Amino acid sequence: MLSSKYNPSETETKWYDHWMLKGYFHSEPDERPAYSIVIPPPNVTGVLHMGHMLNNTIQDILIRKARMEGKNACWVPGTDHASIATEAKVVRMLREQGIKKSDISREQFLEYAWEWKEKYGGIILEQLKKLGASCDWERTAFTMDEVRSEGVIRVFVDLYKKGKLYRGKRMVNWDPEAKTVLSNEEVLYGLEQSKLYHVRYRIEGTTDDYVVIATTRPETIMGDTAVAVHPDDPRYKHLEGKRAIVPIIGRAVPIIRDTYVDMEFGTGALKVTPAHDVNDYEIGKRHDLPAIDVFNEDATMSPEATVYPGEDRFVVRKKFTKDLEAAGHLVKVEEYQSNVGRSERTNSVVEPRLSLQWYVDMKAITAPALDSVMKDEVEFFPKNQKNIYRHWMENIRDWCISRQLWWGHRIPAWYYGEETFVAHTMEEALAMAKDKYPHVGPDDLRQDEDVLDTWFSSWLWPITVFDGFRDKRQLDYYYPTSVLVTGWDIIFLWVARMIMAGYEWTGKRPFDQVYFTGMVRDKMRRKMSKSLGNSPDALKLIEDFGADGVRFGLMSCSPAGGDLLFDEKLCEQGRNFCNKMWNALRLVKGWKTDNSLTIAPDEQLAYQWMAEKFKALATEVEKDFSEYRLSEALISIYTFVWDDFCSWYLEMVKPPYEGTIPVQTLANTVDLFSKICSILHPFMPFITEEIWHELRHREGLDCILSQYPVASAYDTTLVEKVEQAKDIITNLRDIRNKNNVKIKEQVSAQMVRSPRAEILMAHPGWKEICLKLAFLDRFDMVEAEDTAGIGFISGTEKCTVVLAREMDVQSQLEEKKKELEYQKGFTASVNAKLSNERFVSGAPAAVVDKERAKLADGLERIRILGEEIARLEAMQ
RNA sequence: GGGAGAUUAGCUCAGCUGGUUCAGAGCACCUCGUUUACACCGAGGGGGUCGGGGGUUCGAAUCCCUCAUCUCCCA
Repeated sequence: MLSSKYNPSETETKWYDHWMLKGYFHSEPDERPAYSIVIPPPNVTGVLHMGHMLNNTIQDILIRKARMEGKNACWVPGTDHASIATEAKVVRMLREQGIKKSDISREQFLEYAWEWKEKYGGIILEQLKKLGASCDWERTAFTMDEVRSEGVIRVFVDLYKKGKLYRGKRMVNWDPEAKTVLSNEEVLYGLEQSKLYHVRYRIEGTTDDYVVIATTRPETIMGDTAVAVHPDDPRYKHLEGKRAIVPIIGRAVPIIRDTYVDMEFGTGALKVTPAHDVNDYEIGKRHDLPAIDVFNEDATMSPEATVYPGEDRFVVRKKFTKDLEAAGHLVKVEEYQSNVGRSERTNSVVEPRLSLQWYVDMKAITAPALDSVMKDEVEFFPKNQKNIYRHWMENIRDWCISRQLWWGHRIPAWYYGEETFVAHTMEEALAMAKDKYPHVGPDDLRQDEDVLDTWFSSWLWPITVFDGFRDKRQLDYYYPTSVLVTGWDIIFLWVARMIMAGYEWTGKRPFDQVYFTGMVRDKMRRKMSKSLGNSPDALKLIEDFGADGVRFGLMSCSPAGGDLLFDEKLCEQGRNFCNKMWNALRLVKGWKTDNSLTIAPDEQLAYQWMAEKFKALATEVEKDFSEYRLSEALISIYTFVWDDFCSWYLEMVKPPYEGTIPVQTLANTVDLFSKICSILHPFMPFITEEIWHELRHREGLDCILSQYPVASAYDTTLVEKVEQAKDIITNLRDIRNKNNVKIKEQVSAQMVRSPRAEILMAHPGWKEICLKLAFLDRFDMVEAEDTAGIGFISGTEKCTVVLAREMDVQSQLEEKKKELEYQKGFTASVNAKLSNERFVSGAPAAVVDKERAKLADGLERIRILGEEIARLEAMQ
């Protein structure tokens, strides 16, 4: 005996284990067409959050559907090594053990890091299993494992040899706490309260002429190498060619003119510090100014600053301001809101810094990647991401790929004096060096201390997960992958770069299509984040609502690219849906068959109707899938199951209490229910597998491998007949409701003869369906309406219900008059169209015909209503 | 400052190439209901001049212009 509530937890483990045991998720190349997806590798430090759940549910849906369609489905899982995040975690862990990073060697540190990775790195993948993810776990990859690392090194060397990689001194985002460069994406900007200091610089050769500049960063004054004004600014015309004295420091710097200066801002005069501001750096280049770096790598003052060496920048800001004030240089201090960039990882204020880093020359590799997306060779869903992509690609800047960290792929560059040797191995580098300098030995070469940006390994992911650089066999079969599913927030960071890498090293796109998911936000539209604490515990959700329930919740409202406002209510709906199907199963399983019974006409009609409607459903679902409208597909299935199958079909064929059912009817029902399991399986894999097996013994055939229902033509005429029966039944139920007629109290109804009425009544089983679901004792075709009944119109058919009681003639009359008004208005508007010569001649024939039919129906309804009103008025 | 998108029922959103399957779905709401699968339920119902204004058209939620408000991306 099944419990009246569906219990997901047992079912989920049972079937996941079963699927694993059967090896359904594993794929090897064969003669079938491949359908492959590579997972966007989550950080090894990651734990499952809502974004992962959404993203991976979508991938699982696509891969399961492909598997059911007979394709060789391969979903490759894995993680990336998350350089900064992991290093930060390990450093913190060591600190808690009383170990300082600076006290141990690189090798020792890496040992700790690997240990940490082995221990915690797999957590997120285990969590994905709970969600039902059908990844090929035998292929689990890691960006720092042997195969992936080799690819990274190979690519670095290759790019260097092609001249698409260089080392240069540039302005970068520097995290002084992590002491590493950050990518633009790792810097989070926000408005912060700060101060604008007005400082006066004396003009050289005068004693009392000053120029006043405004700055938010007085601690960089020591690095000033110019003062800039706008060339058109009349206030500063007299300063042309003069020099200003940097206060306290005493250095004389030129007063230059540059259109970058905003005359409206501050005093219209700008101090220029080329070493510590991106814009100043550009100005410096234009005017050939020296750059004086006044900070150390931890943002304490450097010896070049000449004052406060070794003291922190923010401490110095205060101290130096006091000094300026004491020396009479501080004119005033204003409150000011400025846009401050902070490190995503350490939250420390990012310091623009001149530093020597490795860069990829992006312009050298973007062309095919841009082109392919514009031509839909790589197709984006939703389409509007194309514009964003193009804009970025056309304004691309070189990619800084070095990071001052230990955890990651160490840059394969060896230095000997001023010479650089880039090679796959130390030995190779040494050989290259010896070619030039025969006396060079292994100890003379110094390998670059830095590692590569994590994205420099993940941009190769679609190639390296198939070991594509060493062995083409897997690659040839699975690559290009079918689709990439990811959030739009990493379109530049990852998607664009993968496309570039794809063309650069395979000459092909890495994937046919990209499906961009939205961001999961909370009810208040805030992005879910750890710091806000607004992200629900993913595993707790699965515990509470079941994996299927959560998957339903996430999918039921996530249009492609649109943000998803998450609410637990959605998961609740998913759980309720599971329960609904579970109880439908209980009903069907409780039916006793009787071999002596043959299927009744109404049961036969009900089945045909469902079977036809299912074809319509499959057609719609297929269309939705082709446009990645997964949410729409799921809702269509949901409506079909709940409304059509449970509320109508099962009620149509359900035997009376203690009654029996023909074998064929049960078989038909099991057949429909099985098809439902198949079509729903990709979305809700666990419960469908469970019901699939509860319905009938399967001889080892599992739902996960059942054939996915395909689109086909369906009989609309038959469907419409039953839909009209439903309409009549609904009308009858409404009349019962309004007149307080108990469900058990049987009533009789009539339908006035018409060609359509004859067709309906003549269809075997049609009338019986009405009788059964509307609790009628009679439903006859009559020549004229019954004068004592309550009338209603279904389509153009006129029906009456005969009630053995008083009825409210007045309200009936009002209702009909209202309806008549509506119909008159309706026909009038249709008439207006049809009598318009330009419409009749201009609009397509099909549209005109449709209007004519609408008019005929409307007029028929008006005629019936007129009769009805006359009848009711006579009764008053 | 440059670009992209949005504004439809109380809430979250569908509505593809203009024409009653165009005003829809799910939650929420109201009424009724112990009809033995399910109250994580059943039956029925109310609710929007599709942000404002203008235009194109025989016809606009749908196309164009404009204004307002909001969001995001890039600087």
